[in-house]
Amino acid sequence: MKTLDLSPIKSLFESELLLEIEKVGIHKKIPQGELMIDLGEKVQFIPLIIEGAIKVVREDESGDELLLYFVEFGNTCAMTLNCCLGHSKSEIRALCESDVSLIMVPVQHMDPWLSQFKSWRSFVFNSFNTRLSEMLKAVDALTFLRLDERLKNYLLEKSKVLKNKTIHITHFEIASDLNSSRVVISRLLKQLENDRFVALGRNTISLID
Amino acid sequence: MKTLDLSPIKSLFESELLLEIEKVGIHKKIPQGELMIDLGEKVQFIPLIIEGAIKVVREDESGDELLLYFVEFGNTCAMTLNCCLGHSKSEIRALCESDVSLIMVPVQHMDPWLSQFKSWRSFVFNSFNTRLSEMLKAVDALTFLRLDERLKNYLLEKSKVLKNKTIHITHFEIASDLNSSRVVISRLLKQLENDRFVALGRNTISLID
DNA sequence: GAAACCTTGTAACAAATGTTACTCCGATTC
DNA sequence: GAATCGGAGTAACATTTGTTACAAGGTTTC
Repeated sequence: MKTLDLSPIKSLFESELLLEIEKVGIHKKIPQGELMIDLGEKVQFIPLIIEGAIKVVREDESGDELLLYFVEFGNTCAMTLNCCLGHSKSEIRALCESDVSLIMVPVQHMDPWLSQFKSWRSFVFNSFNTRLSEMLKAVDALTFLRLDERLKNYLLEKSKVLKNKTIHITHFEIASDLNSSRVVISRLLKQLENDRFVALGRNTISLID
Repeated sequence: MKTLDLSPIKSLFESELLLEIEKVGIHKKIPQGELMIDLGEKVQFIPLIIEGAIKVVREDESGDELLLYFVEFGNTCAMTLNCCLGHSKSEIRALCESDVSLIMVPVQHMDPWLSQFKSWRSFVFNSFNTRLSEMLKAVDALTFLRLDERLKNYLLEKSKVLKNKTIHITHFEIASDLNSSRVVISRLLKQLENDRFVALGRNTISLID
């Protein structure tokens, strides 16, 4: 049996719960770019994120995509909880935005822990809260912002999550995440370059300031 | 002390919990059109909806609005739970779409009930699930649908919630809910009339079939 | 019943975004 | 090093949505 390094999440949970997590949790590392959960998959584990960021994406029937939000340390994917509890299939796709380190807890512990551990309740509800807030943010952006503002936000968020002012990405990928088209994104990026918001290079975008 | 009629929610909760609800819950009737919770308000009660529908709306700084979803029987507003648990202020506005009958439970019972009653946990999580799904639906509509499709969905939803094929509403109100403008909605409604999807009258729209 | 107001219809125009097509350039492959 | 390919720049045009302006009927108010 592998021993888990629980130190990063020590402060989130009470000690008895940490013992439980140590007993049943499986530590996993997933490299950047890898698919974590796909649309329609059944979810058997609750992922507790230790390090890295996960990108959550929605897709419609015709294959068009939209980036919903990122999930980072100290949270779990509420859409996943959603699935665990409802025993339903995933409505989203989750990809590793960076190298991710996480602990996977089998779903059957979900409910017993909820009644036993206050810190687990807090954690779960905090995740739901964060997720609903992120969804609100997504709705706000789609409703009230024009594409250039959404693009700015996207670049800032991306830079924050990757902890780097320079982003390695193609215009096409951005277009996918924002459900737009490459030409439009190129056009807007050019504007942002003129406005001294970014510097453009091949496969790279650097935020200025 | 008023005795509550708990029969409508009997099937949702275990009997001990029903007793608790009877003890601490306050029955309330709110007429159509009334404001339930406004942006920035603190939430002191968890509303359990017995009858009627609540309309949940998002607003940005400049006063533009967007209808997020409706909440009906057997659910509670997860955004409210959100507030209860996070002790934060409401990020949304809730209005009574029809006459609403509900039971209000003071927030301090939230956490104890979660550890004691499995049916309460189910109820709360079910609400979160439903809410996240509704938010996903909202995002989907904003991202992947054009305004005419969104308008169709809006009319169908509205008709369903009000249990009536004929809707009493002005084009201006629709425009507010969809964050569009009156002229655009009139234009699209005219199209829908030509397509025999609706019949238009002053202050009324009737769905055909 | 006149005035004011609200609701709707419509046209002309403007802005935001999407699409198609073509080019150039650097990287990779053979 | 020639051929191929992927990424990006750009122009012309189409579509969707928003804006402004005005007219025509109902409704309400006085």
